[in-house]
Amino acid sequence: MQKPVTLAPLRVACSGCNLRELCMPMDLSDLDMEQLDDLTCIKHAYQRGGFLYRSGAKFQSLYAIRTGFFKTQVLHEDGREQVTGFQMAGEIIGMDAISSDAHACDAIALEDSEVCEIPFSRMEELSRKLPTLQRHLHRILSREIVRDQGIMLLLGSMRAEERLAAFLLNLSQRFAARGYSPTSFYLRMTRQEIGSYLGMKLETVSRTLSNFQGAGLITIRNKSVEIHNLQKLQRFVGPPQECV
Amino acid sequence: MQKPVTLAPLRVACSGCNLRELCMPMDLSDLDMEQLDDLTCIKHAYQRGGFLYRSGAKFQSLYAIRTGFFKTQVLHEDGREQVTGFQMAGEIIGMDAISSDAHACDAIALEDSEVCEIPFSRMEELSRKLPTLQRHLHRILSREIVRDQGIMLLLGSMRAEERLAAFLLNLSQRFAARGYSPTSFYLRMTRQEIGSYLGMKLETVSRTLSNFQGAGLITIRNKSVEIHNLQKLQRFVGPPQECV
DNA sequence: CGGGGACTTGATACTGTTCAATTTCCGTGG
DNA sequence: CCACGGAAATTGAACAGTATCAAGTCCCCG
Repeated sequence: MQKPVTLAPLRVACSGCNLRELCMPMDLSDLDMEQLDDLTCIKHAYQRGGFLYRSGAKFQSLYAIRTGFFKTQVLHEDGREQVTGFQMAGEIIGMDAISSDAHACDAIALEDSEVCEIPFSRMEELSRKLPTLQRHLHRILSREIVRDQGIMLLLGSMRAEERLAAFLLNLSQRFAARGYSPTSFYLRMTRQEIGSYLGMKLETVSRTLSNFQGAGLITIRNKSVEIHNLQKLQRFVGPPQECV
Repeated sequence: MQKPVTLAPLRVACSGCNLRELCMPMDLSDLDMEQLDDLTCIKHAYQRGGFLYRSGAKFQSLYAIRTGFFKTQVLHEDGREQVTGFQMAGEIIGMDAISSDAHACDAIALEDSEVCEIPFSRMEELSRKLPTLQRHLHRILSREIVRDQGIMLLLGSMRAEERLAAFLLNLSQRFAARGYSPTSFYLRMTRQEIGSYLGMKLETVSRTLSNFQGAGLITIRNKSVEIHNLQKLQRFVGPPQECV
């Protein structure tokens, strides 16, 4: 984040990168698949610390993360910032911008990353022809709403311990879904960024992680996490009296 | 909420209630307008305390609130609840359900209300023919995402005073946009519900409102609020040192 | 190998919660 | 119409959970 450098993204024609993959969960006929191929998109590379987009920038495209890790954050006028999410490979980013034709948050690479740009007007066009694609787009947008509501629940009614346990479990699930270990992974973000996301100060994040380690739930060494007992951690996400 | 009664909603054929109004902010040709009339929807009435939909219910429709006031809430397994929003006339509700074909939260009337049911499959169908409607739907979905991000900012990085000031100002704006007084209105929700929404306890809500009153910013008598100085209240939403 | 940011840990302060006691309000029934 | 009863709201006092401030360590990058 301290790097003021935002390298112009590397533009590479990317024939293999099209909406097909976006639509993997969909039931598509071969015919539909052919049409999807019409919408090949452009691959971009970003260095760690680089901005995928900035708040206020004109909205053109959604982005599918191919590799890497991003954070999104909104800035308050007074300088306070709130991390609104961490996005990893396979996730779509930029949907906040549709409503006003301008991005409502910053998206910043937490490690060297590649994204596929999906021109939104073309996607809208194509989704008028392909009901399954249309449906899929709507699901993606709605899923983001549901995700945000989950974070509201977390921020609004959980204590620091619970928030952090929920956060680790969420990462665990998402890594597992991508074929990585659900119990051993690297945190791409700083304690400060975790804290911003979870509504707590970096010191509290650090202390709480140490507590988890002290309780034998995890081993944490800098940014590498090992979860020893997913069930026990799960039990933290709940009312205190039910905890061990 | 204590009323276990959920009256079957009154079904009324409603020729005047169609997507035209939904699309007011859009630029539509007369021809498009005619097509919109195809999608007349059904009006339903709900009593105070009635459920518009429950978490888990099968998703069929979005709902446009015609009159009245709703809250949406998500329930945690352990019984904790988080109010995720308060919706008033002119707003669309139910978008969280698209992602999984089932509602992800409860929607409950805070006063006697009327809604227009918009069958979503028909809306999708029509939006394939009308790009302006399609665009509008996408904007509505995206706006919800932006709204949620704003609440994350509020919950994650504001203090109780700031949250409540932001809440009152938000209501003020929305009432003003509907032609009501921005400085004098009724709260339809309880202190508990406000607290749940803002991530604080009802006692803290009560105390903070009393403090605002003590500072001459507002007059609050039960559920009626009068804001004496919008600018001063606005100044509360910011870093403490900049406050008077 | 040096320097600066990231992280950890401790002591203290403070915001907001919890528990409890009243008071106020509002819907209901006499 | 008024009186009653329960829910909602207010207020106080003690307490708990985080934040803040501060010091020191670790780690990574150049």
